Amino acid sequence: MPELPEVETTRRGLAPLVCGATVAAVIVRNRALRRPVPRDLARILTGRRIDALERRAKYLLFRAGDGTLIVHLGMSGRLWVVAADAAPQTHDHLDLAFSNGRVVRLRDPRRFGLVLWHSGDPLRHRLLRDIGPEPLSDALNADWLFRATRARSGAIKNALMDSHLIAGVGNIYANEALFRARINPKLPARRIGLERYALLAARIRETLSEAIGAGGSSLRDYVGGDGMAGRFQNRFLVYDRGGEPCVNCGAPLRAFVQGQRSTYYCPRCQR
DNA sequence: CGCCAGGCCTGCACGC
DNA sequence: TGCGTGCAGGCCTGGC
Repeated sequence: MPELPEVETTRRGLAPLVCGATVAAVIVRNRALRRPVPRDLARILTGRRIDALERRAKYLLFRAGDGTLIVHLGMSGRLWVVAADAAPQTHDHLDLAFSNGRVVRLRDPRRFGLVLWHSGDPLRHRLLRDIGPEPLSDALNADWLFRATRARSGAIKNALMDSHLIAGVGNIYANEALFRARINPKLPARRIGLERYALLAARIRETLSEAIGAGGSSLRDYVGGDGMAGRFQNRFLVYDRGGEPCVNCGAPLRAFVQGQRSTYYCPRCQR
């Protein structure tokens, strides 16, 4: 499941290969993603040059002149470079062929992904404009988290997964960051003070940065087409470890469903 | 064979 | 009335 570190790894891998390149052809094999791929995407993109590849939350932004190709990988999407003559396989829904001979391919078995075109500033697109601060930027800090949670009655774990509060923190990293900050996922967000939010902001950034570093180590394989073999999953401290001993205190980790998502935590360390 | 995770948008219910 | 918030539903398929 691509979380923010995988999306950022994808961005870093693709950027040097597509920036400055011109789109020669667009092949859409299946338009039925979470929203239909625009019918006129090929007409719009062909002949355009990619100026930059950016990321906002988990959205990839291919800046191309006065518009932007916005791509979201959902939970099973992969975007990578294939050989120009590589035969498409099942779930390979879209190819972007560039005039430099490179082909960027989207594979998304569950089709929760998204491909759309936006003319004008993509940050003002309806899906992007109300997203909270980037977790790797200084905009994510104790002041913001504290202020933005005063009126919330819900648990901190659910708040962390609200994209309007913070961009791009998914279930795995919400679990991991809360463990590292020693905060109980059930704790109401409004009851957390400035100091603990400072710690949490630091741990969120730390966890995501480490994961990006680990994803970076498999960057070559990924872009080469071997799929996403990032190594950070070996470093999860609580995620998917219900019943296992806490690395910190040895107490058995607990698992439960919170806001329709699996939560894992240490009942002794996280208060 | 049937269930269900998973991101995240959408629509609805609710309280101030 | 309107707005922010919370909650549940829906989209899909691979893997158990």
